This record gives sequence, structure tokens and C-alpha cells, in this order.
Amino acid sequence: MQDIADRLGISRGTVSLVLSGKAKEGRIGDELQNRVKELARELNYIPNEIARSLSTGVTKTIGVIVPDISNEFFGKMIFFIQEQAKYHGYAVITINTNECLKDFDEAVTILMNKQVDGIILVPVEGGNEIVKKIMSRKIPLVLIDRFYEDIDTTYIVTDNYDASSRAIELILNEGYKRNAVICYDINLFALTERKKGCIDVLKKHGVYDERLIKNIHYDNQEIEIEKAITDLKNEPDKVEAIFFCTRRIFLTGVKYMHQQGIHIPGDMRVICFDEVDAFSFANIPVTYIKQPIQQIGEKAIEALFDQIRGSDQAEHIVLNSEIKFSL
Amino acid sequence: MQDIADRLGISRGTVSLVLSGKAKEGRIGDELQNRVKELARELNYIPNEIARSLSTGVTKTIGVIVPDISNEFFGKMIFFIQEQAKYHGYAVITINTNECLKDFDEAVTILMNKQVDGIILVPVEGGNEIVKKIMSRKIPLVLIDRFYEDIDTTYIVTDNYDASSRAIELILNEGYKRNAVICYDINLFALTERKKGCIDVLKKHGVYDERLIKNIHYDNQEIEIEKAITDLKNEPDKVEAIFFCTRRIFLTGVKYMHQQGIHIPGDMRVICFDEVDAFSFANIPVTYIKQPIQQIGEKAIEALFDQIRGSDQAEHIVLNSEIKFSL
DNA sequence: TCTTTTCGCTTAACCGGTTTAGCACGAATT
DNA sequence: AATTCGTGCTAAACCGGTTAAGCGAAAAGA
Repeated sequence: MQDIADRLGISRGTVSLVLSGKAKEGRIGDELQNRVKELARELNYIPNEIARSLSTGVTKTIGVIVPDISNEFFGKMIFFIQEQAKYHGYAVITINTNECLKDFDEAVTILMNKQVDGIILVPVEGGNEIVKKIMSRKIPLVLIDRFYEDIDTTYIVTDNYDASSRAIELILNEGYKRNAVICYDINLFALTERKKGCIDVLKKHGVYDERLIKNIHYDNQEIEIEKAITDLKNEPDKVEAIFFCTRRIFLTGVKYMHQQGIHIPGDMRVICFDEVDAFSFANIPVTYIKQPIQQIGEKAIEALFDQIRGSDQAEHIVLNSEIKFSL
Repeated sequence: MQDIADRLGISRGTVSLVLSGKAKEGRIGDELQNRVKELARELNYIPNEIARSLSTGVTKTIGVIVPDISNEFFGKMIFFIQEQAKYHGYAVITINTNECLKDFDEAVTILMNKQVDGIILVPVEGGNEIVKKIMSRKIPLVLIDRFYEDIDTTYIVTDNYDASSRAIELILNEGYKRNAVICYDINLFALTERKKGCIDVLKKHGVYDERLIKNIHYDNQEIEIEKAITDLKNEPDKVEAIFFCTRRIFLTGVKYMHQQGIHIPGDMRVICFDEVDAFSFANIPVTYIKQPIQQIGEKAIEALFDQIRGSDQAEHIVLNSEIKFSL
């Protein structure tokens, strides 16, 4: 900018006004405007957004924190968030937490240091205080997929209880009575609701058996999922269906079932929370819950921009899922 | 910082020296250091990285440009890149191109505006000039997955020709003679190599039939893939196997084959370039090519940091893939 | 005792933009 | 002729850090 100003014998401020499209308000003559623009093009001038950000206090960047971007579910969600953000002229910094509190804390710190204009995040178990820290800084914030019951934030979630109970209900109606549930033992509303949705329906139908509810430690999941399945297989009173509370548990579980020669649906019926891209090419009958990923992403951006524009009331958006069948 | 300085009756520079860990070089007394640090903690001081970036010329941020982050392959790649970047104290901005040149150009512009310290990108067809633009700015750059033959950049790729020819060779040895290939008509080295690898082997074995090579327009892929499969199904001389050049073509294709009642492997054997997470739960026999995604990501970061540290020689890294079978 | 070092901290320029107040000058108004 | 107004541009402060040069006082050396 200084270079352009010098060459044209004008001031830096004038160049700035022209190049930032404020020539009208700055009352810069048309002829000079053209000369500035042309020279900028000739010199391949690239504006320094860092300087602009420092000056304006706006970075045109939002941060997104997810457990695992390589997970299809979050990958898709981020895709939609990015597309929307791009449309609004915002860039996106994504960070993975691996469901780990320490990583979550670091991620938030990084984003605050980078002065992002807003944060969309999937909260991690026990991250309540960290989320409060963000709020105390008045940084626009939207939680997605999950939320903390004790903090009044804006969130976009799906009704996990409703989806799970409808799915189990469907399975019961198909005649499968002894149904198991495999879930992480993470104390997050979204997950506990999935479990609760199943359990309540099973109880209602009088077919609930506590022993068929398996809780998995996230950090040792592969082994524990396999053990859970072995246990279920060896149940004296035959288990007829398994409800997998997440996509990842499902994939690990079904892979193991194949290895063990457990036939689907002959030996066991399966239900998966979340859709897997590849359902379409597998010829396994899976009842699954399809969350409206695109909608979640778009609503999240919408709610975030509401806040960036100044709104300060928390929005609570609960979306519904579809129960689908893979074949 | 000014606030801390005022409260302690010292200068801003001193606070900066302490908080940026340069107290030793700045010869700041131990006692004062402690007071500064403590007050910073008390006040919940958060450093403004934007200001630091402007001052130092380093943003501790890298940009990553991929065709589609929701694609499992790129999703995983980005995951590994992010983990490595995080380890080195760098944040990552990702942008999708959707294989579109305009989006690619915009993505590069955004990243340059944001003054990223380096860029890792999956090039898009025809983006040669855009890549040259980056190089002319001396911004550290690594291409992954693909590269332009006419530009001497650092790149990390796998040997697509080798992988494809080995996979086809395997299929031929299993006795499948009339083999088709479905690929995008995109003129990118990585893709043309895959096609070439197949064709050369088929020719070598004297079973090449030009009509079995199907080229798909990216923008209209679903319909064209379905048409290609219908054509192959109606071939008078029965087609025995299909080589799908990308994961996405594979998923679309196999889904359609199911709909059409084409049985795998009874009616048709399938080969997929790239692994799909869900192979493990599908009981379809798929011969597939597994690229070393983690290695690509890690090598990319490594090569990028070599450049950030000052190296200016282009590294060309070609990795090998595994041929695997899903069952 | 006088000079040289070392120590502890400050001063102020700088990074590259944005933005407000204001100056100079000609045209319009009174 | 004096005043007001509009136009076109500049000057300079500001955003929040970093950092080289420098300064006074105390310690070490001659």
C-alpha cells in the first residue's frame, strides 16, 4: 500500500480507501480511483488481512471444534459449515479433540488467541468450565450435536431420545424382543439420551434386561466392543438385536461379528445410530437413524451469524431424525 | 498488556518480554517476571496472536486445500495433517474446491490474504497458473495426491500407475478377462495414470477393449456412472470385472448395481481405488488399493516445514500402495 | 579512584492496514 | 464581498503486540 501510494504520489490512507471500497465515503475522485486500482493490479497487490484484522478487530474466521474430522459424520458436517462460511466470506479453522478434555481446552485457547469471530463446537465430556470461559469473553458460540444441561448456550442438536426410541420401537414391532445396546460410558446428554430412549421403550414393552446394556470406555473401545459382542453372543437366552449407539461402535462391532461368523440378520439384527456412506453398497440389512447433517451445519452457521451480528439470546434448536432401512 | 504494564507501573515492552518467554534475553529480574506472570493469570490475559503475527510476520497457520473434506480419503488425510500441525504448534485452515477451478483460485487467494505460513494442496485440473502464483510469492508449498508435470513443486503422491496395474494383474490372474474401467475424464496425472496402469496391463494380456473404458464428467457423475454400468451390463460379450478409479465412483456404481440386481461377485467382480471404512462390515468381496494416507499427511507436513525452515529444493516423494481384499 | 561491565528496564519504531478529523480550494449562496 | 458548502485528499492516531537501541545504576576490574 505504501508502495502504491509512493508511486502515485498520494497518501496511504487514500489507497486504503480506494482498495477497501470506501472511495465514496472518502470522497476520492474517479480518475484517481482508477489509477490506484490499476496499479494495484499491476503490482499484484495482495491485501494483508492480518493487518486489517488487527485494525478492525474482525478476522473473518470462525473456529470449529469436533471430536474427529475423519469421522464421516463430522466430516460432512464440517463440509456444510465450510460451504456456508465461505459463502459469507468466512474462513474456517478446524481442530480435533479426540473426545479428550485436554485437547478441547487447547483448541479453545488456540481459537481465542487467533481472535476468531465465532466458535462452533461439539462439546467434550466435562468441558463445562471451558465453555463458560468462551462465554465470559462474549465470543459468539454455538454448540452442535450435544450440549451441557447446566449452561445456557445456543445449541443445535437432534432429538436423540426420540430417534432411539422410535428405532427400537420399530425393531420390537418386527418381532425382535431381546435387544441389546452398546454405547460409550461417556456422560454426555446426547449419548445418555440414546441409551435412555432404548431402555424406556424396552421397559415399556416389558423386555428390558439390564445385562444387555453394554458400556464401553472410549479409549479402549475396540477390545471392549469385541468383548461386549462375545458376551451377548454367549447369553443363554438368545439376544436378537443390537443397537449400536454410534457409527464407530457399529463399524467395529459388525466387523467383529463377521469375524466371529455371526450372521446378520440371521443370528442378529443390527441398528445403527447414524448413516454410513457405504450402507448403499453393503447388502446387510441395517435399520439406521439418519440425522439431518446438512441442516445442523447450516443452522449452526445461521445461529452463529445471528450472534456475530449482535444477538445475545440463546437459541435452542432441536431437529428430528429419520429412521431408515439400508436395503 | 498495556493494562498489566500500567498496574505494575512498568512498560509494555517489559511485559511483552516476560510473557513471550524472552525475559532472559531482555534481562528482566526474576521477581518482576513472577509478578507479571501472576497478574496476567489473574486478569485472564489472552495474547492477541493477530497482533503478534503482524509484528513477526509469522501466523503459525497453514492452509490446506482439498477437493472435498467430507470424502473419507481426504478427511483422514486432513486428520493426520492437523494432528501433526497441532504438534508443531500450527493451526490449519481447510478449504474445499469441489474440483472446481474457480473455487481453487478463491481458496488460494483467501490463504494468501490470511498470510498463512505454508500451503498443502490437492491441485485441481488446470490450476497450473494458480500454483505458479503461490510459488512466485515464495510461500512454502506442498502438493499432495496429485501434481502438475510441468511445474517443479514439492509433492507427495502414490504411484498410481503401479497400484492400478498390480490390481488389474491380480484380477487377471484370478481368471477375469473382460475388465472395464470407470474413471473421471479429468486430465490429472494421478487419474490418467490409474487408467493407463489398467490399460497397459490389459493390452499386455491381449484383453484390452477400448469400449470398456468409460469416462465420466465430474459434474454429472451419478447419471453418467449409472449409464456406464448399464452399458457394460448390456455388452454382448459379458464383462467380468469393473475397476472403479475412485472411491466415489465405486460407491455410486455399486449402489446402482444393487438396484439393478447385478450380483457381486456372481455377475461382476469389482475393484476399488482407495479403501472405504465400511468395507469391514460389508460382505462384498472387493479388491482394493489402500494408499498410505497417514504417511502422505505426515510427509506433507514434514516437507512443508522443511520449506518453512528455509529449504528451497523441491522434494518429490512417491509412496507405494497395498493391494488388499475386503473379506 | 576511575573506567568498564553487567544488570534491569524503558523508549520508540515497526508490522500494514483503517478511519476520523481537518485542510485547501473552488463553487454556490446571501 | 463575505459566508457557506461540497469536493478531494492528507495527516495522524490506532489496533496490540515485538524488538533493537539506549540509559542509569550498581558491580567488577584496573
